[in-house]
Amino acid sequence: MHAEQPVRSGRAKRLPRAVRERQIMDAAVDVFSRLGFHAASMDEISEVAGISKPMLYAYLGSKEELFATCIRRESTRMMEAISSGVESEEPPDVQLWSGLRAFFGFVGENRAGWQVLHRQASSQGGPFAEELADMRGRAISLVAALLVHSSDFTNVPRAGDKEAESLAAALVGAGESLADWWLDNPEEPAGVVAARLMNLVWMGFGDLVAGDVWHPPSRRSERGTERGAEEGA
Amino acid sequence: MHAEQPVRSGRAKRLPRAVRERQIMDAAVDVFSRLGFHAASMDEISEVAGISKPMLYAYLGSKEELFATCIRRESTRMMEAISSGVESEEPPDVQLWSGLRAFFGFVGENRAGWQVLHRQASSQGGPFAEELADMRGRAISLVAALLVHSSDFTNVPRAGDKEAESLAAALVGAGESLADWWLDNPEEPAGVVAARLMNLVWMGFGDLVAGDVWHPPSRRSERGTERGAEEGA
DNA sequence: CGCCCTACCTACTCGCCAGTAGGCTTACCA
DNA sequence: TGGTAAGCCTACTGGCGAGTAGGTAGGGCG
Repeated sequence: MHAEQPVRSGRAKRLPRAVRERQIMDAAVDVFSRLGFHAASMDEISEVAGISKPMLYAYLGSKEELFATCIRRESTRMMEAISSGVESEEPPDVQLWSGLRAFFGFVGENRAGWQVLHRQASSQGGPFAEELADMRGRAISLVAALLVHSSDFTNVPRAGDKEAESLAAALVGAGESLADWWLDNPEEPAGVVAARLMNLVWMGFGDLVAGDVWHPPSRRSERGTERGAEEGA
Repeated sequence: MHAEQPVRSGRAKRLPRAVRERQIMDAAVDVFSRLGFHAASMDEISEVAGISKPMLYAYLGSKEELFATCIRRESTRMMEAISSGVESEEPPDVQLWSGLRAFFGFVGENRAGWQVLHRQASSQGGPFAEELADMRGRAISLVAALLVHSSDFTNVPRAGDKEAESLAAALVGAGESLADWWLDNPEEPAGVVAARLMNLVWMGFGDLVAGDVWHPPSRRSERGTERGAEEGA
Protein backbone atom coordinates (compact mmCIF):
# COMPACT_ATOMS: atom_id res chain seq x y z
CA MET A 1 0.00 0.00 0.00
CA HIS A 2 2.72 2.49 0.88
CA ALA A 3 6.07 1.20 -0.26
CA GLU A 4 7.01 4.32 -2.22
CA GLN A 5 10.79 4.15 -2.03
CA PRO A 6 12.88 1.48 -0.32
CA VAL A 7 14.41 2.74 2.90
CA ARG A 8 17.81 4.07 2.11
CA SER A 9 21.06 3.24 3.86
CA GLY A 10 23.94 5.64 3.35
CA ARG A 11 24.08 8.32 0.73
CA ALA A 12 21.36 8.58 -1.88
CA LYS A 13 22.11 8.45 -5.56
CA ARG A 14 22.43 11.83 -7.20
CA LEU A 15 19.30 12.75 -9.11
CA PRO A 16 18.09 15.87 -10.89
CA ARG A 17 15.97 18.15 -8.79
CA ALA A 18 12.72 17.60 -10.67
CA VAL A 19 12.87 13.86 -10.11
CA ARG A 20 13.63 14.20 -6.43
CA GLU A 21 10.83 16.63 -6.00
CA ARG A 22 8.40 14.17 -7.46
CA GLN A 23 9.67 11.42 -5.16
CA ILE A 24 9.35 13.69 -2.18
CA MET A 25 5.84 14.71 -3.10
CA ASP A 26 4.82 11.10 -3.52
CA ALA A 27 6.28 10.25 -0.16
CA ALA A 28 4.61 13.23 1.46
CA VAL A 29 1.20 12.35 0.07
CA ASP A 30 1.68 8.82 1.30
CA VAL A 31 2.67 9.81 4.83
CA PHE A 32 0.17 12.62 5.19
CA SER A 33 -2.61 10.36 4.02
CA ARG A 34 -1.73 7.74 6.59
CA LEU A 35 -1.06 9.97 9.58
CA GLY A 36 -2.62 13.35 8.98
CA PHE A 37 -0.78 16.64 9.00
CA HIS A 38 0.24 16.95 12.64
CA ALA A 39 1.08 13.33 13.29
CA ALA A 40 3.21 13.13 10.17
CA SER A 41 6.83 14.08 10.77
CA MET A 42 9.27 15.54 8.31
CA ASP A 43 11.72 12.87 9.41
CA GLU A 44 9.37 10.14 8.30
CA ILE A 45 8.60 11.82 5.02
CA SER A 46 12.27 12.22 4.24
CA GLU A 47 12.91 8.62 5.15
CA VAL A 48 10.12 7.33 2.92
CA ALA A 49 11.38 9.57 0.15
CA GLY A 50 14.83 8.06 0.55
CA ILE A 51 16.64 11.29 1.33
CA SER A 52 17.63 13.41 4.32
CA LYS A 53 15.62 16.13 5.95
CA PRO A 54 17.59 19.15 4.76
CA MET A 55 16.90 18.12 1.17
CA LEU A 56 13.25 18.22 1.95
CA TYR A 57 13.52 21.74 3.30
CA ALA A 58 15.76 22.83 0.47
CA TYR A 59 13.32 21.69 -2.19
CA LEU A 60 9.84 22.00 -0.76
CA GLY A 61 10.15 24.51 2.07
CA SER A 62 8.41 24.21 5.42
CA LYS A 63 6.04 21.50 6.48
CA GLU A 64 3.05 23.71 5.84
CA GLU A 65 4.25 24.63 2.37
CA LEU A 66 4.83 20.98 1.60
CA PHE A 67 1.35 20.07 2.71
CA ALA A 68 -0.25 22.86 0.75
CA THR A 69 1.71 21.78 -2.32
CA CYS A 70 0.44 18.24 -1.87
CA ILE A 71 -3.14 19.41 -1.70
CA ARG A 72 -2.70 21.58 -4.74
CA ARG A 73 -1.16 18.81 -6.78
CA GLU A 74 -3.75 16.24 -5.86
CA SER A 75 -6.71 18.53 -6.24
CA THR A 76 -5.51 19.71 -9.62
CA ARG A 77 -5.06 16.15 -10.76
CA MET A 78 -8.52 15.28 -9.63
CA MET A 79 -10.28 18.23 -11.15
CA GLU A 80 -8.49 17.58 -14.41
CA ALA A 81 -9.49 13.94 -14.34
CA ILE A 82 -13.10 14.91 -13.84
CA SER A 83 -13.43 17.77 -16.24
CA SER A 84 -11.56 15.96 -18.98
CA GLY A 85 -14.22 13.26 -18.81
CA VAL A 86 -17.18 15.57 -19.23
CA GLU A 87 -18.43 16.92 -22.57
CA SER A 88 -20.43 20.07 -22.03
CA GLU A 89 -22.65 19.51 -25.08
CA GLU A 90 -24.11 16.34 -23.64
CA PRO A 91 -27.43 16.33 -21.80
CA PRO A 92 -27.18 16.90 -18.04
CA ASP A 93 -27.65 13.35 -16.90
CA VAL A 94 -24.92 12.12 -19.22
CA GLN A 95 -22.59 14.85 -18.02
CA LEU A 96 -23.26 13.88 -14.44
CA TRP A 97 -22.69 10.25 -15.24
CA SER A 98 -19.38 11.00 -16.93
CA GLY A 99 -18.29 13.13 -14.01
CA LEU A 100 -19.13 10.45 -11.50
CA ARG A 101 -17.28 7.80 -13.45
CA ALA A 102 -14.25 10.03 -13.73
CA PHE A 103 -14.37 10.81 -10.05
CA PHE A 104 -14.58 7.22 -8.88
CA GLY A 105 -11.98 6.27 -11.42
CA PHE A 106 -9.62 8.84 -9.96
CA VAL A 107 -10.24 7.73 -6.41
CA GLY A 108 -9.65 4.12 -7.32
CA GLU A 109 -6.34 4.91 -9.02
CA ASN A 110 -5.21 7.30 -6.39
CA ARG A 111 -6.29 6.35 -2.94
CA ALA A 112 -3.56 8.07 -0.97
CA GLY A 113 -4.11 11.30 -2.82
CA TRP A 114 -7.80 11.06 -2.18
CA GLN A 115 -7.30 10.59 1.54
CA VAL A 116 -5.06 13.61 1.80
CA LEU A 117 -7.66 15.63 0.03
CA HIS A 118 -10.75 14.47 1.76
CA ARG A 119 -9.82 13.68 5.32
CA GLN A 120 -6.59 15.33 6.31
CA ALA A 121 -6.86 18.67 4.65
CA SER A 122 -10.33 19.52 5.79
CA SER A 123 -9.54 18.97 9.44
CA GLN A 124 -6.57 21.31 9.73
CA GLY A 125 -7.37 24.90 10.37
CA GLY A 126 -4.54 26.71 8.66
CA PRO A 127 -4.12 27.80 5.05
CA PHE A 128 -4.91 24.22 4.03
CA ALA A 129 -8.56 24.21 4.75
CA GLU A 130 -8.62 27.23 2.51
CA GLU A 131 -6.74 25.49 -0.24
CA LEU A 132 -8.92 22.46 0.07
CA ALA A 133 -12.19 24.30 0.48
CA ASP A 134 -11.25 26.07 -2.69
CA MET A 135 -11.10 22.89 -4.68
CA ARG A 136 -14.19 21.52 -3.06
CA GLY A 137 -15.88 24.78 -3.93
CA ARG A 138 -14.87 24.38 -7.55
CA ALA A 139 -16.34 20.90 -7.61
CA ILE A 140 -19.55 22.14 -6.03
CA SER A 141 -19.78 25.02 -8.48
CA LEU A 142 -19.30 22.62 -11.35
CA VAL A 143 -22.19 20.52 -10.18
CA ALA A 144 -24.30 23.54 -9.28
CA ALA A 145 -23.83 24.95 -12.75
CA LEU A 146 -24.89 21.65 -14.17
CA LEU A 147 -28.03 21.71 -12.07
CA VAL A 148 -28.94 25.23 -12.99
CA HIS A 149 -28.34 24.36 -16.61
CA SER A 150 -30.52 21.29 -16.19
CA SER A 151 -33.52 23.29 -15.23
CA ASP A 152 -33.09 25.42 -18.35
CA PHE A 153 -33.91 22.27 -20.26
CA THR A 154 -37.34 22.25 -18.71
CA ASN A 155 -40.10 24.76 -18.17
CA VAL A 156 -39.63 24.88 -14.42
CA PRO A 157 -39.15 28.27 -12.79
CA ARG A 158 -35.39 28.34 -12.37
CA ALA A 159 -34.32 27.24 -8.92
CA GLY A 160 -32.40 29.74 -6.81
CA ASP A 161 -28.64 29.53 -7.07
CA LYS A 162 -28.47 28.95 -3.35
CA GLU A 163 -30.68 25.95 -3.73
CA ALA A 164 -28.61 24.57 -6.55
CA GLU A 165 -25.47 25.13 -4.53
CA SER A 166 -26.80 23.31 -1.51
CA LEU A 167 -27.93 20.38 -3.61
CA ALA A 168 -24.54 20.32 -5.25
CA ALA A 169 -22.90 20.30 -1.82
CA ALA A 170 -25.04 17.35 -0.86
CA LEU A 171 -24.12 15.51 -4.02
CA VAL A 172 -20.42 16.17 -3.61
CA GLY A 173 -20.65 14.95 -0.03
CA ALA A 174 -22.48 11.84 -1.14
CA GLY A 175 -19.70 11.17 -3.61
CA GLU A 176 -17.01 11.65 -1.00
CA SER A 177 -18.76 9.46 1.49
CA LEU A 178 -19.42 6.75 -1.03
CA ALA A 179 -15.79 6.89 -2.08
CA ASP A 180 -14.79 6.32 1.52
CA TRP A 181 -17.19 3.45 1.80
CA TRP A 182 -15.70 2.04 -1.34
CA LEU A 183 -12.21 2.09 0.15
CA ASP A 184 -13.52 -0.27 2.81
CA ASN A 185 -15.39 -2.40 0.27
CA PRO A 186 -13.01 -2.37 -2.67
CA GLU A 187 -14.25 -5.54 -4.32
CA GLU A 188 -16.70 -3.67 -6.53
CA PRO A 189 -15.55 -1.98 -9.75
CA ALA A 190 -15.64 1.80 -10.03
CA GLY A 191 -18.40 1.75 -12.60
CA VAL A 192 -20.82 -0.06 -10.35
CA VAL A 193 -20.26 2.32 -7.48
CA ALA A 194 -20.63 5.30 -9.78
CA ALA A 195 -23.84 3.85 -11.17
CA ARG A 196 -25.27 3.49 -7.68
CA LEU A 197 -24.72 7.12 -6.90
CA MET A 198 -26.03 8.13 -10.30
CA ASN A 199 -29.22 6.24 -9.65
CA LEU A 200 -29.57 7.66 -6.20
CA VAL A 201 -29.19 11.28 -7.15
CA TRP A 202 -30.92 11.15 -10.49
CA MET A 203 -33.79 8.81 -9.79
CA GLY A 204 -34.09 9.14 -6.02
CA PHE A 205 -35.09 6.46 -3.54
CA GLY A 206 -38.70 7.03 -4.43
CA ASP A 207 -38.13 5.75 -7.94
CA LEU A 208 -35.56 3.17 -6.95
CA VAL A 209 -37.79 1.34 -4.52
CA ALA A 210 -40.45 1.38 -7.20
CA GLY A 211 -38.01 -0.32 -9.57
CA ASP A 212 -37.19 2.56 -11.89
CA VAL A 213 -33.52 2.93 -12.70
CA TRP A 214 -31.46 5.33 -14.74
CA HIS A 215 -29.93 4.01 -17.95
CA PRO A 216 -26.56 4.87 -19.41
CA PRO A 217 -26.57 6.52 -22.82
CA SER A 218 -25.94 3.39 -24.91
CA ARG A 219 -29.39 1.99 -24.18
CA ARG A 220 -31.06 5.34 -23.89
CA SER A 221 -34.25 4.63 -25.81
CA GLU A 222 -35.12 1.31 -24.17
CA ARG A 223 -37.61 1.35 -21.32
CA GLY A 224 -37.94 -1.16 -18.53
CA THR A 225 -37.13 -1.95 -14.91
CA GLU A 226 -34.07 -4.16 -15.21
CA ARG A 227 -30.79 -3.27 -13.48
CA GLY A 228 -29.10 -0.94 -15.95
CA ALA A 229 -26.00 1.24 -15.81
CA GLU A 230 -23.65 -1.38 -14.42
CA GLU A 231 -20.76 -1.78 -16.82
CA GLY A 232 -17.29 -1.91 -15.30
CA ALA A 233 -14.62 0.72 -14.77
CA MET B 1 -19.05 31.02 19.33
CA HIS B 2 -16.62 29.51 21.84
CA ALA B 3 -16.75 31.49 25.06
CA GLU B 4 -17.42 28.48 27.29
CA GLN B 5 -15.92 29.67 30.55
CA PRO B 6 -14.33 33.05 31.26
CA VAL B 7 -10.57 32.82 31.56
CA ARG B 8 -9.74 32.37 35.18
CA SER B 9 -7.20 34.22 37.25
CA GLY B 10 -6.11 32.64 40.51
CA ARG B 11 -7.74 29.71 42.21
CA ALA B 12 -11.01 28.32 40.88
CA LYS B 13 -14.08 27.99 43.05
CA ARG B 14 -14.60 24.58 44.62
CA LEU B 15 -17.17 22.59 42.69
CA PRO B 16 -18.38 18.99 42.88
CA ARG B 17 -16.64 16.63 40.55
CA ALA B 18 -19.61 15.95 38.29
CA VAL B 19 -20.04 19.63 37.51
CA ARG B 20 -16.36 20.15 36.77
CA GLU B 21 -16.32 17.14 34.51
CA ARG B 22 -19.14 18.61 32.49
CA GLN B 23 -17.35 21.93 32.20
CA ILE B 24 -14.19 20.19 31.12
CA MET B 25 -16.00 18.13 28.52
CA ASP B 26 -17.66 21.23 27.12
CA ALA B 27 -14.31 22.99 26.92
CA ALA B 28 -12.70 19.97 25.31
CA VAL B 29 -15.37 19.68 22.64
CA ASP B 30 -14.98 23.36 21.93
CA VAL B 31 -11.21 23.26 21.60
CA PHE B 32 -11.06 19.98 19.71
CA SER B 33 -13.66 21.20 17.29
CA ARG B 34 -11.68 24.35 16.56
CA LEU B 35 -8.19 22.88 16.38
CA GLY B 36 -8.43 19.17 15.85
CA PHE B 37 -6.90 16.52 18.07
CA HIS B 38 -3.21 17.12 17.58
CA ALA B 39 -3.26 20.89 17.42
CA ALA B 40 -5.37 21.13 20.55
CA SER B 41 -3.30 21.29 23.72
CA MET B 42 -4.28 20.15 27.16
CA ASP B 43 -3.11 23.53 28.41
CA GLU B 44 -5.63 25.31 26.27
CA ILE B 45 -8.44 22.97 27.21
CA SER B 46 -7.74 23.43 30.89
CA GLU B 47 -7.62 27.18 30.41
CA VAL B 48 -10.94 27.27 28.58
CA ALA B 49 -12.43 25.01 31.24
CA GLY B 50 -11.23 27.45 33.90
CA ILE B 51 -9.07 24.99 35.80
CA SER B 52 -5.50 23.74 35.84
CA LYS B 53 -4.02 20.90 33.89
CA PRO B 54 -3.61 18.37 36.70
CA MET B 55 -7.36 18.57 37.35
CA LEU B 56 -7.91 17.63 33.77
CA TYR B 57 -5.71 14.58 34.10
CA ALA B 58 -7.18 13.66 37.46
CA TYR B 59 -10.73 13.68 36.13
CA LEU B 60 -10.60 12.68 32.50
CA GLY B 61 -7.30 10.84 32.10
CA SER B 62 -4.98 11.22 29.14
CA LYS B 63 -5.55 13.35 26.08
CA GLU B 64 -6.61 10.34 24.07
CA GLU B 65 -9.08 9.22 26.70
CA LEU B 66 -10.51 12.70 26.87
CA PHE B 67 -10.96 12.83 23.13
CA ALA B 68 -12.59 9.44 22.99
CA THR B 69 -14.94 10.48 25.76
CA CYS B 70 -15.89 13.59 23.80
CA ILE B 71 -16.67 11.56 20.72
CA ARG B 72 -18.72 9.09 22.70
CA ARG B 73 -20.73 11.80 24.39
CA GLU B 74 -21.47 13.72 21.22
CA SER B 75 -22.24 10.70 19.10
CA THR B 76 -24.59 9.33 21.73
CA ARG B 77 -26.38 12.64 21.93
CA MET B 78 -26.77 12.76 18.20
CA MET B 79 -27.99 9.24 17.74
CA GLU B 80 -30.50 9.75 20.51
CA ALA B 81 -31.72 12.96 18.94
CA ILE B 82 -32.24 11.19 15.64
CA SER B 83 -33.79 7.97 16.77
CA SER B 84 -36.10 9.70 19.20
CA GLY B 85 -37.56 11.60 16.26
CA VAL B 86 -38.35 8.56 14.14
CA GLU B 87 -41.44 6.38 14.54
CA SER B 88 -40.82 2.96 13.06
CA GLU B 89 -44.46 2.39 12.16
CA GLU B 90 -44.49 5.27 9.70
CA PRO B 91 -43.95 4.72 5.98
CA PRO B 92 -40.31 4.87 4.85
CA ASP B 93 -40.37 8.33 3.34
CA VAL B 94 -41.87 9.82 6.49
CA GLN B 95 -39.28 8.05 8.63
CA LEU B 96 -36.53 9.41 6.46
CA TRP B 97 -38.01 12.87 6.65
CA SER B 98 -38.21 12.73 10.44
CA GLY B 99 -34.66 11.48 10.66
CA LEU B 100 -33.36 14.26 8.46
CA ARG B 101 -35.19 16.91 10.42
CA ALA B 102 -33.84 15.54 13.67
CA PHE B 103 -30.34 15.41 12.26
CA PHE B 104 -30.30 18.96 11.00
CA GLY B 105 -31.96 20.11 14.17
CA PHE B 106 -29.16 18.53 16.18
CA VAL B 107 -26.43 20.03 14.04
CA GLY B 108 -27.99 23.46 14.33
CA GLU B 109 -28.17 23.26 18.09
CA ASN B 110 -24.78 21.72 18.51
CA ARG B 111 -22.27 22.97 16.02
CA ALA B 112 -19.10 22.36 17.98
CA GLY B 113 -20.13 18.83 18.80
CA TRP B 114 -20.89 18.22 15.19
CA GLN B 115 -17.47 19.40 14.07
CA VAL B 116 -15.70 17.15 16.53
CA LEU B 117 -17.69 14.25 15.26
CA HIS B 118 -17.49 14.85 11.58
CA ARG B 119 -14.14 16.39 10.87
CA GLN B 120 -11.69 15.84 13.66
CA ALA B 121 -12.43 12.32 14.72
CA SER B 122 -12.36 10.76 11.29
CA SER B 123 -8.93 12.08 10.46
CA GLN B 124 -7.04 10.73 13.46
CA GLY B 125 -5.81 7.20 13.16
CA GLY B 126 -5.96 5.93 16.70
CA PRO B 127 -8.81 4.44 18.69
CA PHE B 128 -10.90 7.47 17.75
CA ALA B 129 -11.52 6.68 14.15
CA GLU B 130 -12.79 3.41 15.50
CA GLU B 131 -15.09 5.10 17.97
CA LEU B 132 -16.33 7.48 15.32
CA ALA B 133 -16.60 4.97 12.54
CA ASP B 134 -18.69 3.00 14.94
CA MET B 135 -21.25 5.74 15.28
CA ARG B 136 -21.19 6.52 11.62
CA GLY B 137 -21.69 2.84 11.01
CA ARG B 138 -24.74 2.85 13.25
CA ALA B 139 -26.19 5.75 11.33
CA ILE B 140 -25.53 4.04 8.03
CA SER B 141 -27.06 0.81 9.28
CA LEU B 142 -30.12 2.70 10.39
CA VAL B 143 -30.58 4.16 6.95
CA ALA B 144 -29.69 0.91 5.23
CA ALA B 145 -32.32 -0.93 7.25
CA LEU B 146 -34.81 1.69 6.24
CA LEU B 147 -33.94 1.19 2.59
CA VAL B 148 -34.18 -2.57 2.74
CA HIS B 149 -37.47 -2.21 4.50
CA SER B 150 -38.63 0.22 1.84
CA SER B 151 -38.22 -2.29 -0.92
CA ASP B 152 -40.38 -4.72 1.02
CA PHE B 153 -43.19 -2.27 0.42
CA THR B 154 -42.89 -2.89 -3.29
CA ASN B 155 -42.67 -5.89 -5.54
CA VAL B 156 -39.06 -5.22 -6.50
CA PRO B 157 -36.58 -8.04 -6.10
CA ARG B 158 -34.93 -7.08 -2.84
CA ALA B 159 -31.72 -5.16 -3.35
CA GLY B 160 -28.53 -6.68 -1.96
CA ASP B 161 -27.57 -5.54 1.50
CA LYS B 162 -24.29 -4.28 0.11
CA GLU B 163 -26.17 -2.08 -2.27
CA ALA B 164 -28.40 -0.73 0.47
CA GLU B 165 -25.36 -0.08 2.62
CA SER B 166 -23.55 1.81 -0.08
CA LEU B 167 -26.60 3.94 -0.81
CA ALA B 168 -26.96 4.60 2.90
CA ALA B 169 -23.31 5.65 3.05
CA ALA B 170 -23.94 8.06 0.21
CA LEU B 171 -26.98 9.47 1.94
CA VAL B 172 -25.20 9.90 5.24
CA GLY B 173 -22.36 11.61 3.43
CA ALA B 174 -24.78 13.90 1.66
CA GLY B 175 -26.25 14.82 5.03
CA GLU B 176 -22.84 15.52 6.51
CA SER B 177 -21.77 17.60 3.59
CA LEU B 178 -24.99 19.54 3.48
CA ALA B 179 -24.66 20.18 7.20
CA ASP B 180 -21.21 21.61 6.59
CA TRP B 181 -22.54 23.76 3.80
CA TRP B 182 -25.24 24.92 6.13
CA LEU B 183 -22.69 26.04 8.71
CA ASP B 184 -21.37 28.42 6.07
CA ASN B 185 -24.88 29.49 5.00
CA PRO B 186 -26.70 29.58 8.31
CA GLU B 187 -29.45 31.95 7.26
CA GLU B 188 -31.78 29.15 6.24
CA PRO B 189 -33.84 27.28 8.82
CA ALA B 190 -33.13 23.62 9.52
CA GLY B 191 -36.39 22.49 8.03
CA VAL B 192 -35.66 23.98 4.63
CA VAL B 193 -32.25 22.39 4.44
CA ALA B 194 -33.67 19.06 5.52
CA ALA B 195 -36.40 19.35 2.90
CA ARG B 196 -33.81 19.94 0.19
CA LEU B 197 -31.97 16.78 1.02
CA MET B 198 -35.21 14.89 1.32
CA ASN B 199 -36.20 15.97 -2.14
CA LEU B 200 -32.83 15.14 -3.55
CA VAL B 201 -32.61 11.63 -2.21
CA TRP B 202 -36.24 10.72 -2.51
CA MET B 203 -37.18 12.32 -5.80
CA GLY B 204 -33.78 12.61 -7.45
CA PHE B 205 -32.58 15.30 -9.81
CA GLY B 206 -34.44 13.69 -12.64
CA ASP B 207 -37.77 14.42 -11.00
CA LEU B 208 -36.67 17.71 -9.51
CA VAL B 209 -35.67 19.30 -12.80
CA ALA B 210 -38.99 18.11 -14.16
CA GLY B 211 -40.74 19.92 -11.33
CA ASP B 212 -41.83 16.97 -9.21
CA VAL B 213 -41.22 17.44 -5.50
CA TRP B 214 -41.76 15.34 -2.45
CA HIS B 215 -44.52 16.44 -0.08
CA PRO B 216 -44.53 16.21 3.69
CA PRO B 217 -47.26 14.03 5.22
CA SER B 218 -49.77 16.79 5.95
CA ARG B 219 -50.54 17.36 2.27
CA ARG B 220 -49.89 13.82 1.24
CA SER B 221 -52.81 13.30 -1.09
CA GLU B 222 -52.46 16.49 -3.13
CA ARG B 223 -50.66 16.32 -6.45
CA GLY B 224 -48.91 19.11 -8.29
CA THR B 225 -45.64 20.80 -9.06
CA GLU B 226 -45.51 23.61 -6.51
CA ARG B 227 -42.64 24.01 -4.03
CA GLY B 228 -43.75 21.83 -1.11
CA ALA B 229 -42.04 20.55 2.04
CA GLU B 230 -40.67 23.87 3.18
CA GLU B 231 -42.01 24.57 6.64
CA GLY B 232 -39.49 25.82 9.25
CA ALA B 233 -37.47 24.03 11.94
C1' DC C 1 -11.15 22.27 67.67
C1' DG C 2 -8.34 19.03 64.90
C1' DC C 3 -8.57 15.31 61.35
C1' DC C 4 -8.78 14.15 56.69
C1' DC C 5 -10.47 13.90 52.21
C1' DT C 6 -11.42 16.23 48.08
C1' DA C 7 -10.72 20.01 45.17
C1' DC C 8 -7.24 22.60 43.40
C1' DC C 9 -2.62 24.63 42.42
C1' DT C 10 2.60 25.87 40.78
C1' DA C 11 6.36 24.32 38.75
C1' DC C 12 8.71 21.24 36.96
C1' DT C 13 10.71 16.86 33.50
C1' DC C 14 11.39 14.87 29.29
C1' DG C 15 10.76 13.44 24.64
C1' DC C 16 9.63 14.63 20.15
C1' DC C 17 10.01 17.29 16.09
C1' DA C 18 10.41 21.49 13.02
C1' DG C 19 13.98 23.74 11.28
C1' DT C 20 19.35 24.85 10.57
C1' DA C 21 24.53 25.20 10.47
C1' DG C 22 28.07 23.78 8.19
C1' DG C 23 30.54 20.55 5.42
C1' DC C 24 31.27 16.65 2.07
C1' DT C 25 31.00 14.56 -2.79
C1' DT C 26 30.21 14.21 -7.67
C1' DA C 27 29.12 15.93 -12.25
C1' DC C 28 29.97 19.15 -15.60
C1' DC C 29 32.45 22.53 -18.12
C1' DA C 30 36.15 25.83 -19.28
C1' DT D 1 42.63 19.63 -14.62
C1' DG D 2 40.85 22.76 -11.56
C1' DG D 3 36.75 25.59 -10.45
C1' DT D 4 32.07 25.71 -9.13
C1' DA D 5 27.65 24.59 -8.32
C1' DA D 6 24.20 21.26 -7.49
C1' DG D 7 23.01 17.37 -4.76
C1' DC D 8 23.53 15.34 -0.50
C1' DC D 9 24.79 14.54 4.37
C1' DT D 10 25.51 14.36 9.94
C1' DA D 11 24.57 16.55 13.84
C1' DC D 12 22.90 19.82 16.19
C1' DT D 13 19.24 23.70 18.63
C1' DG D 14 15.09 25.37 20.47
C1' DG D 15 10.53 25.20 21.64
C1' DC D 16 6.32 23.16 22.56
C1' DG D 17 3.38 20.18 24.91
C1' DA D 18 2.07 15.69 27.41
C1' DG D 19 2.23 14.19 31.71
C1' DT D 20 3.75 14.49 37.01
C1' DA D 21 5.64 15.55 41.67
C1' DG D 22 4.60 17.54 45.39
C1' DG D 23 2.32 20.65 47.35
C1' DT D 24 -1.95 24.34 49.41
C1' DA D 25 -6.90 25.45 50.68
C1' DG D 26 -11.46 24.53 52.46
C1' DG D 27 -15.41 21.95 53.96
C1' DG D 28 -17.57 18.11 56.79
C1' DC D 29 -17.58 15.35 60.86
C1' DG D 30 -15.96 13.47 65.18
